[in-house]
Amino acid sequence: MAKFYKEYDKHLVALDCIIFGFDEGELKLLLLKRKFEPAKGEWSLMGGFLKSDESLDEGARRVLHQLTGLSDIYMEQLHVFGELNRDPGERTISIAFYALIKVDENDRKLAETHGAHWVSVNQIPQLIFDHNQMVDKALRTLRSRTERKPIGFELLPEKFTLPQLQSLYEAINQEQLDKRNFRKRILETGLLEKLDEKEKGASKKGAYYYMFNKEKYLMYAEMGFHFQMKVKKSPLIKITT
Amino acid sequence: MAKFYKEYDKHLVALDCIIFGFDEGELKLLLLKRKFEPAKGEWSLMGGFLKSDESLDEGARRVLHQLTGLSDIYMEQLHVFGELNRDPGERTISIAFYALIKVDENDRKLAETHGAHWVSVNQIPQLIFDHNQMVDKALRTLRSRTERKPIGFELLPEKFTLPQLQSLYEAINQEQLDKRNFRKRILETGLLEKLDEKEKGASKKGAYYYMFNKEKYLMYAEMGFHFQMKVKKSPLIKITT
DNA sequence: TATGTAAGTGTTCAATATACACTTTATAGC
DNA sequence: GCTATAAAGTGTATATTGAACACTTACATA
Repeated sequence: MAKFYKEYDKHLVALDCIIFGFDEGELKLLLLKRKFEPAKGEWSLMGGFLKSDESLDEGARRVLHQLTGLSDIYMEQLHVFGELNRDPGERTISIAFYALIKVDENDRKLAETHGAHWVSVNQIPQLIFDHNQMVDKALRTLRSRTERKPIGFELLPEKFTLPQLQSLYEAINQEQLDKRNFRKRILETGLLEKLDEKEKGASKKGAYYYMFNKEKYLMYAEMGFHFQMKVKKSPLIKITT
Repeated sequence: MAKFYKEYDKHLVALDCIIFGFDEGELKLLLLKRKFEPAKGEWSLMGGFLKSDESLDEGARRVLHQLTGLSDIYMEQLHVFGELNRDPGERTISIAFYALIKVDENDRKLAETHGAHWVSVNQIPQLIFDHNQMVDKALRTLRSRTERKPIGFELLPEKFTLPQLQSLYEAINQEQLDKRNFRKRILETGLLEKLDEKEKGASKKGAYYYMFNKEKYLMYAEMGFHFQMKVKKSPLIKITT
């Protein structure tokens, strides 16, 4: 291939992956301790450098796989971070990707053997470079996404209960929702199909399992929809002086 | 500065600018004929290469200024395009930015002397590489943006009339809105301040000028809001066979 | 001064969102 | 096996918001 652009600067391009999972009623983030200098040993997102023979998506998937063993994760672009001194090692621009995944036992082990850890988004430690800023942006994007697209398919197991789904929404948006209104709204979208089976163990009564209707889910994910509810009024707390 | 990342590939990073303006009741896009190989002479977005000593935003502004003379334009990141063969010249990843601007006489001349042209978004020619795809994405982003953020500040002159504002919304979303409902909704946001002055010339009666309340505008731009209206029912068209 | 053209204005009805509390179910402990 | 407990499940009345719809006003120009 002829080279037309000889005279222009070339740049290191990093790919950083922000992976959210939902576990134990909490929204979690996958982090690891950086294995090379600079900032070796500090908490970091999964990151690596783009190669010349791979597209951005391929690169991001490769980086994630190398660092955690996770494969077949669909990630979306979040933002490009390109301040001059964001990486003290060398001028690097970083393309941040994010994904939502359901964490199964297998993934959990894979991640662990690679030294990755799931951390609650409420307890994110200090990360290297501008990675905290990236996580911030990803969280804000994720929150606004819940209002415009269905969510859950990527974060919950195939069968899940309505209380689980509600607690997912509550964990992402950090707010309490009214049970009746939540059910009514989510059911009337037609996204969910009720199964004839109950979850046992989590409660005495047991909650019915549901599944997503895949076609409807994809349709809404494509076209967008609207899902916003007022936060449940918290019971008044009397402040005594 | 110590170099830690010697062994990694480096890449050409392009910055492409998608500039929307509103003029004569139409949403327009700024294009120019590419001045260098490959694809010299074909229609293109304003693009150039990132330099090592500038941030992404700085680079995008520089490119836009060099190619059109426009300055002080605030652009937002749209997306990164990084398919392997998107640029036949050489492997290049491109960060696309977009902006909305109000086109004044001065800008118009500046752009013209630089060989740039304002083209209606309804008549976009074939562009080089993946630039049509970039414009597509920018348009979709712009449309969804009208539902979540106030718009107009960047596209209209300081003083504008309600019919102008409505026609901006209609041009962006390519739909007709009901005059009374539009006015009611936009006025009750508190975003607008009515002036004691009428626009003359555009109509016999003349429409009152309004300005944006800058604080409210910034507040809503930051927090987001909701502005969505059903499209006006088009009068029935009888199809005779 | 008559005519034409776009600006401006309110109300009714329908749909949707919110607030709110008791009943049901099954387990586990006695 | 009876009882206590803890979470799941369910419906309605009211308030709010959104949509549909047509005539009057102001001014310029002929």
